[in-house]
Amino acid sequence: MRLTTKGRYAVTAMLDLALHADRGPISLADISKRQEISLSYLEQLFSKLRQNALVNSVRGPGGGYRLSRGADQIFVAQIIDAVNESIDATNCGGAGNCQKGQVCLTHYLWCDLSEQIHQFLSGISLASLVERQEVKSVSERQEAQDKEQNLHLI
Amino acid sequence: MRLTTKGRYAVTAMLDLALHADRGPISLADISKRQEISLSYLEQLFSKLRQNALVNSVRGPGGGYRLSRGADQIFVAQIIDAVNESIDATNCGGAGNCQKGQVCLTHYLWCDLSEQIHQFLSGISLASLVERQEVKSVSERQEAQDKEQNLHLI
DNA sequence: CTAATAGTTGAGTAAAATACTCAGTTATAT
DNA sequence: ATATAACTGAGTATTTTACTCAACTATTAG
Repeated sequence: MRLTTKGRYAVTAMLDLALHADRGPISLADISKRQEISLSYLEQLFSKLRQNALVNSVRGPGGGYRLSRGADQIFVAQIIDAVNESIDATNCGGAGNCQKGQVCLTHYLWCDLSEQIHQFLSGISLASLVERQEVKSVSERQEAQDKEQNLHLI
Repeated sequence: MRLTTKGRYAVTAMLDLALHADRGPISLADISKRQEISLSYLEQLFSKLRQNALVNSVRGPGGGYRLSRGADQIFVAQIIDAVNESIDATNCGGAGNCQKGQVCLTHYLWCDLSEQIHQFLSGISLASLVERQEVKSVSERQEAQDKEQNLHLI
């Protein structure tokens, strides 16, 4: 099953973008600090997110990334599909050649499951996550920690 | 996400048991041949399946494994839970200490997803899989191949 | 009784996937 | 000019997974 830290990081980073959409382009360095994801790793992920037209980039000082469209038009499934190959619970990658070129005993079960997961995550937009109370409070906590760190630097 | 070949093999092997329940105890060697799963690996898996009271074992010649109860009383989720630690889409394993001891931004999303998957697989019994036409036809194909191989041995 | 069968256990290993780093390049604002 | 920050590709360390091996125990058939 293709749902790993990579996909989770990507969704987290995209949600961070959605939460700070009003601040103009957000740099990966900022996301890296807030979400504790390695900058280099984020660069890799955003390369794919950009290829899949989920974000736009702005280069140079003050630059960063923006969502390519409204947070209500971006869905979790799209993000995971962008960084992983796909959400797929089968062993054969959906090809159906699991046993000597033919389908194995449980092939259709895993197909059904993949479909189920995909539908679930296709129904969840970034906007709907932003609205959630738990997300709001975690985000506020992160903002507070962010300011605190900045004070120490002065 | 904890859904790998291990869990898939376990479900496949259990389904094999369910399909051949009328033949008395089924040896791992038989399952190994039919489902093309390494015997040593099956031994590992069945150790856990036995610990979780999903199968009973019969030692000695003519021995093997049997489902511990009716195929309508064993569900896919139970099998996967038995061999993997659990079906869990979070990074923290559900602990909620994903970011500096507190929950990360997307923690609840992954919790919801885990719940979703678990419910789906909890609703699918081995009996319901046995009834499926696709499973029947794959099983018949396997039986045919089995007989063919035995002929060659004589 | 003894030989063969088949489950039981634990330790160990090879391969693959994952997560992550590094070193550079390019574009742009100030 | 210079600093910033996106972009790219190659490379590596770690972890997980899948699998093997070797020994042991219980049971049954002959």
